[in-house]
Amino acid sequence: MVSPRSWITDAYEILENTFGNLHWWPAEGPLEISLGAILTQNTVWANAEKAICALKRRNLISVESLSKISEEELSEIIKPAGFFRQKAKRIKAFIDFVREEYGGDFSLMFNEEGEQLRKKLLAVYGIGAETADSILLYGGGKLYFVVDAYTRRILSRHGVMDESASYDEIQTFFMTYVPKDLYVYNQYHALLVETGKRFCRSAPRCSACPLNGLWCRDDQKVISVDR
DNA sequence: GGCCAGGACACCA
DNA sequence: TGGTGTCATGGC
Repeated sequence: MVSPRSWITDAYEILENTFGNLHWWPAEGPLEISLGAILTQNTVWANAEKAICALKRRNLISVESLSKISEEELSEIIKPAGFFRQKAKRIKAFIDFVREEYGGDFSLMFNEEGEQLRKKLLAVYGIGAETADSILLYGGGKLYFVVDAYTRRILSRHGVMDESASYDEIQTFFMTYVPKDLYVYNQYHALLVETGKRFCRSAPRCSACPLNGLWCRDDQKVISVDR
């Protein structure tokens, strides 16, 4: 039984010893990373990757070309990622945003102050908290911890936070206790996803989870954290 | 053949 | 503010 703060530190150490440096995000450049963040919404990465490869084959990984292609045509190309009509609409909305606000220049976009940019991203159709934070962290090198379904599941199954905890609560928890370091933010999220994929998809697999034995004290379960 | 995946949004009470 | 339905392909 450990405190939430110790759990965060110990879990990171155990997972890094287990998986090593995972070199995330599996995509190149801010646009490809942003597209990947949208395409992987509620979708396994392998399927999102197929859609990205299809875009690459057609030389569509550019703001210019994506702004020219029709939503219908785009949706056909990204079909393997699932929810293709929605995702085509979301990609178009994001591209319009980058063009209108920053003239299509990502370095200009990421030059903007973090909180201000995050608010703007959240206002774009189809970009919620996780997608925005993935773009900010992996695309822009900004210190925002990414919380996903695996993160939530792992915290809940190891008694750290309640299943019903909100995105902001979980993010605040990590951002309070995890060292403010880009490599660690990047790597920790990657480690949690890897753990989730391998051990936390269905109950039986959980018996082999490297985090077993690392339980948070019941009386110290995180309800809220002040940043 | 059924279940689920690295979410977000609309709609309803 | 919280709960529920919807979007869709592909792997196991």
